[in-house]
Amino acid sequence: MKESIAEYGILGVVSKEPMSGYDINKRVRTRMGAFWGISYGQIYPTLRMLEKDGYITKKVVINENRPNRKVYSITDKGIEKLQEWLLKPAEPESVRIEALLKVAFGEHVPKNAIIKHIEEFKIRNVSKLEKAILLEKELKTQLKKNEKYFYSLLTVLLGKNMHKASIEWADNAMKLISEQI
Amino acid sequence: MKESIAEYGILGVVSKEPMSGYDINKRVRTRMGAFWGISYGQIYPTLRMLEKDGYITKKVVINENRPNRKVYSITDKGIEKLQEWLLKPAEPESVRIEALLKVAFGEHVPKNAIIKHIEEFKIRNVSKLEKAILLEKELKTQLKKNEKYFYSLLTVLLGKNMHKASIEWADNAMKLISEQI
DNA sequence: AATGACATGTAAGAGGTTACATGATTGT
DNA sequence: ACAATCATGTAACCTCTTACATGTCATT
Repeated sequence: MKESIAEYGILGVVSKEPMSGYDINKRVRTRMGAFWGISYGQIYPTLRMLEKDGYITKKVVINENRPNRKVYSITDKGIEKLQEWLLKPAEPESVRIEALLKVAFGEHVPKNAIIKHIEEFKIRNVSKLEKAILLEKELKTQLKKNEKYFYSLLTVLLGKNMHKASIEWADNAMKLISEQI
Repeated sequence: MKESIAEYGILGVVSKEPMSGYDINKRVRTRMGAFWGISYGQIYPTLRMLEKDGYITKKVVINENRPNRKVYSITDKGIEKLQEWLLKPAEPESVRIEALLKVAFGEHVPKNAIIKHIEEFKIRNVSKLEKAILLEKELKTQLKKNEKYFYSLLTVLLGKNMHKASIEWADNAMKLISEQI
């Protein structure tokens, strides 16, 4: 592990508020799922490494009957590292939509099989859109007290746009397939 | 290598028309870039394996002064394998947009640094949208002769929707940032 | 003179996920 | 009774990318 996106993603999340590995996982899933993902298999080793290198510090919060929480906070050195990365150009985006790959080869199976993939794709996007709308409200409330979530709000807006675009496409695509003779 | 998406993606592409590894790379890049990607490091070994297992067959086309083209065609067994996969539910989509991760942590750097990321994100999407529109026309022309590209056309329409949504978001986001005090 | 298209291929490694281990507490 | 939440962590594995090797021909 040297320069993975995971490192900076974790650093950025911790820069907003001190958090445990468990919290980071949840935060990424609920707030950043539209453009990034991560798993425990990366979180815990990366936190250890970031701490070892002085980018974050650990504070143990004692828990009874369950593992102690290890709450990490970003250091000045960590902020600097994050800033350096933030100023570099971003890598190109990478998208993988298996459902679309199946649609692309749809001529080999009955129409209804492809419609089902599209319907399921739509359902996933409807659910993500609903979550994004709730999150938008939540962040707008938080924004009144603290400006720090302004940029998080912006990213939620992209999620909303993308999910809406996907849903509209799905409706249109299903219509086109059923009209096809 | 056992059940990777690459295997089925390659099988599907070859099912449309016989192709070489070089062609597959090009075809995926130009027609499927909005939802899937692949590299030579996967294409050539996967083709060899698919041939060994009888899902595709090879025909060598002699070339002078450059490596011979190895053109692969799908077999009946390959079609069956592809159909089986097409009938299974699709894996959830995975998206990685590094630019958005940088936007999310924008409070640590000057506004203009974030605007630059958004501008570049927009430029990439404008370029992809232009290509998608050209491709749409091309496929519509092909469709008149052969229905086989109907489903390819559908996937291009999703690309268009997504790129448009991204561009609209980018314009709005830049406006919101510059309005912010 | 340089770049990009044509055309194949491999080795090494980065980056990531999954499944497992452990176990109490809280909600349905 | 069952699932979800809380909370840490690791080992094995898999997938995929990158960089390299090799060389011609056509275009700018």
